[in-house]
Amino acid sequence: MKNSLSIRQNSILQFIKDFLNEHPYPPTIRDIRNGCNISSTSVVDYNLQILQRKGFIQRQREVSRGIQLIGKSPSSQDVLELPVVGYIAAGQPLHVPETVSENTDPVETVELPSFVSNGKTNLFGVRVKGDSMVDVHILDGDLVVLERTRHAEAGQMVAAEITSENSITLKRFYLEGNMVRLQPENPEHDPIIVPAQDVAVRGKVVGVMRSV
Amino acid sequence: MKNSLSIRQNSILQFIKDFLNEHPYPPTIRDIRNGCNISSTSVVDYNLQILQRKGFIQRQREVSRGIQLIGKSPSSQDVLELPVVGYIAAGQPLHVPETVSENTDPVETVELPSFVSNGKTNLFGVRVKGDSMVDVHILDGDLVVLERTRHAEAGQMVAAEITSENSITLKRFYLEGNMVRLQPENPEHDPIIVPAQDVAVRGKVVGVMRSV
DNA sequence: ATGCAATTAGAACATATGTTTAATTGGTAT
DNA sequence: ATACCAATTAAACATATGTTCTAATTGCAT
Repeated sequence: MKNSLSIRQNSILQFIKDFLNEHPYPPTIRDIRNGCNISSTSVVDYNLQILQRKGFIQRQREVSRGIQLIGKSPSSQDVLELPVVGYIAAGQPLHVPETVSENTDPVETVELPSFVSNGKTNLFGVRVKGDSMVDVHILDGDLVVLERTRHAEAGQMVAAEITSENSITLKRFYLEGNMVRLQPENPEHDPIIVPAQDVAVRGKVVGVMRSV
Repeated sequence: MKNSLSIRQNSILQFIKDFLNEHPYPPTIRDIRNGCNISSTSVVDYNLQILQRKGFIQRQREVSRGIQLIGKSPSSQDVLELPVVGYIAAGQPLHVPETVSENTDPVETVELPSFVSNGKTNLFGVRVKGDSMVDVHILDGDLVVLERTRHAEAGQMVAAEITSENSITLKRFYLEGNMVRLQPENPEHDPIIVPAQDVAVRGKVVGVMRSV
């Protein structure tokens, strides 16, 4: 009895979920009434109170559309909009904006799951072009999530710009004396060794997303 | 002049973004008025019209809180909550619920970017345990996104259950006569060939997400 | 059947919220 | 100055929407 919902409450809960999937705002009480074929708004209110008491939703008094589902990400709250700044491939230049200006023209963005962002906010994404990173299990078309940083620890996967060549690649980073070794994982490939002053770390890899 | 926004329009746009980060519903016109220190609702309306004309927002007439930002995910709308049903590894059983019951106890969920879900809704996720799938560039700890299906085309990457062994693996799927060949990508590994009646396709791979 | 609690119904009410109108200000070009 | 246009202000208006009240109905246990 405690955790079970009546048919009607289930129907209402499902309607709210569906509504949120189709609109950028929660439903009104009358939206629910119509959507669930309920005769009166008071019945909706009655069942919403029960749903709130049982912990399925949270309501805001006297606020229109003040309904939110709980137990899942509160709408856009947990989801970070990841700006995708361009493509990355060996030998290709990549522009990384220092800060994401707010009223800039639309760059592509994707919704970054919080389990990838891990609380970090200074992230950006690049799309991988070509197969030059298959040795680190990053494929053509993958979206690589990077944390904007200037410094990298030894062994971290970074987006490193080789300023003398005006190229940028994804490689593991090792600082050895005044030289930097950019190490691919595949032993068949040779590491790139360049003077430290010719290398600029643009970001370190935080995640990878692939759509097959 | 065309693409630039006035200070006030910028302020309004920023307020809407902030509001959406703090509430599960868009702001009202009066919310914006108070938040941006504007004297009249008509000024807000006036500037919202401009913002809409310039393509920064979309409004719904006569709908409370009928404001949505465009160029980014309309709050939770595009974000699919992906249920993560468990782990997958060679030889380990995996339970895949037929339908996701709505009022079930909390399974772990992650916000799935729409560029991975691609409009599909019948998706679920599994976490990869072990290194048995590195040959297909899927690593330990990766989250694999699967579309729930019983049938697979030749060459598709599927989660296949070998019922005779009570095991489940990720492999490429080939139906050859009345036998099924489960082919790893790495030529050093041997394919698994079993009678078709001993193989049950549980889902096909749609995406991969990795947090490094 | 009886009684009690849960649910439903219908309506009215209060307010939250989008819309519109008219007047005013400030700057700019003529 | 005059005319004009963008931006603002204040107020009123219309409607959308949450809230509440009372009665009727249903379901269920005694």
